[in-house]
Amino acid sequence: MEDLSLNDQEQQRRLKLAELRSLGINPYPVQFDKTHGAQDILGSFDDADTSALSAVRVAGRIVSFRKMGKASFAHIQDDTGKIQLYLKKDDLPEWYDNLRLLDIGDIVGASGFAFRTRMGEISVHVTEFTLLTKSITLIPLTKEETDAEGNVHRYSAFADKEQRYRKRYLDLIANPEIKSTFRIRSRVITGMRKYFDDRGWLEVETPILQPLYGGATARPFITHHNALDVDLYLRIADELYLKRLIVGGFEGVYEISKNFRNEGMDKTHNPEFTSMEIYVAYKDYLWMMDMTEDLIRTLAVDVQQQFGNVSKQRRDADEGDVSRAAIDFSVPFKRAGMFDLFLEYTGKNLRGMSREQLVAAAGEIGVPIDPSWSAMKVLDEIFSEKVEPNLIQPTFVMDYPVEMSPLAKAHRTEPGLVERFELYINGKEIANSFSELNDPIDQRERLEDQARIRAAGDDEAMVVDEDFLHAIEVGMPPTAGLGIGIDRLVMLLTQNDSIRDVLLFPQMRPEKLNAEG
RNA sequence: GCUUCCUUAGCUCAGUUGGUUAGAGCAACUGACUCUUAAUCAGUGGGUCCGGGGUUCGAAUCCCCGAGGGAGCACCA
Repeated sequence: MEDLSLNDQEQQRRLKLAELRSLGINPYPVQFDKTHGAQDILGSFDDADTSALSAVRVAGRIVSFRKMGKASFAHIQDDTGKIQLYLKKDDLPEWYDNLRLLDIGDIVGASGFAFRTRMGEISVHVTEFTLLTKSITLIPLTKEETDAEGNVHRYSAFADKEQRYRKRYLDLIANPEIKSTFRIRSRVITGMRKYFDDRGWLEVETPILQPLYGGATARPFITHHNALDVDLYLRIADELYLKRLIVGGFEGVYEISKNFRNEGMDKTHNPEFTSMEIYVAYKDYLWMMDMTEDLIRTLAVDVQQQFGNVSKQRRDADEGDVSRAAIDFSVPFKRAGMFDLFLEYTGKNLRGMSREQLVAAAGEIGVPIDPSWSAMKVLDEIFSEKVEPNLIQPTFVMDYPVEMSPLAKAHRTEPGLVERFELYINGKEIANSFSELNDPIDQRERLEDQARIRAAGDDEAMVVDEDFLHAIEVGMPPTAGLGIGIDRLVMLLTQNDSIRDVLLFPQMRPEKLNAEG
């Protein structure tokens, strides 16, 4: 009967499960009517008048249990928090002796009345008790202590990052404060959707499986469609499809889209990630800059109001990692030309410099350069090294070289530049926008340039999409486009340093069991 | 992809120059306890020391190969 692959505690729980069944107790009943969440009771309990909470029904997972002979205390955890149950033998004549068959991790329901214990904790005095789900494996729940300021100190907390990412359900149980990150994530996406919908722009869905990929410079994932016997690409961006819709006559479309890029993984890159792209006809990038500023401010203020000081809620933050800048969303965002920022932070005017001049300039300001790099790569490197780290408060970087932006419209007054901005906050890019290129001849030349770069060996350069070019030939009205990296925005608003902490299920290398050499 | 560090009980961790039977707290089990809260007290069980190979009288410990993870770098919006 005993399975030797189970440890003693797992065997113990299976024995308890069998005993519960033999006692006629269903360990997996079908439902339970809750009337209150833990927080509902804690938040509304009134010592002067307990009548409002004289009949409550709560349910949740047992996270601690203290048996003291003929009375016991347990904490249960639900989606709103934890609340203590007080179980007395006199009040639970049928159930009390069976409490020995329960374990930490089991899900239970209880009804009773709220009261304050002698030690001062608001609790539920249980008069009826139900097992809702027996847990037959171990959960890394540990003891914790709440100090006078309300900070929770968890002993031997479930801290193994690998296991927390791989088994997020355990992480959510053992470290429930991370739930706030995902609540904020949801709130941000919902808020963004509402912002756009309120302005009459249409949410659309475009193909994830694409015969050609485009809209960004990146390596794609390739998959295969059996019935058609063709390879398809997982989208790297949805830009080219959304522009087709503007051509088709929609005047404002947006998509919150999962994109896939077959590249390295690190603190800020996951193979699949979420971005939002929006295109609005008859507008330019200056209009889009105003809209972006208002949108980001709206979202940030909303998160602040709903969740308060986020960093304080996150108790899993590394203690040493404290140098977080306070971002002020209330003041107007700084706006500066890319080359003005170069001048500001390097003292050099890099505008119009040749590759050789840029390499020389990089040497003078101490930015290491690989001699094989293109002029744009050198420029990009100087920007990353010398400018980006300074862009802590929200800053719009405007007007990029045309070579860096094959889908952006030539600048109305500045030759060699395009009408493009990127929003940087806390040293990281949050948004990217341009006056969209709608000159079909110019667009074709830019994509053909990309194709030449690609033929020269850069497999991240764009491919020519003839159908997209045809759409632009049909005629796309003047249009402003914007892309926002949702994951990075959420990282910013939740003060997480790793993209893995804002993804419920970050990509992990598959575990190999019993690997043989 | 490169560098570096880590992997010991369900969880968090000790483990001496390489030395007997690998330890602790929590969790589990048995018992006591009808307002406890890291409950307390007494007792008990629990290990593929990440996997494989090697050195050695002897390996958790030293060496090699492999796996996974963290951090950094490179690549990259």
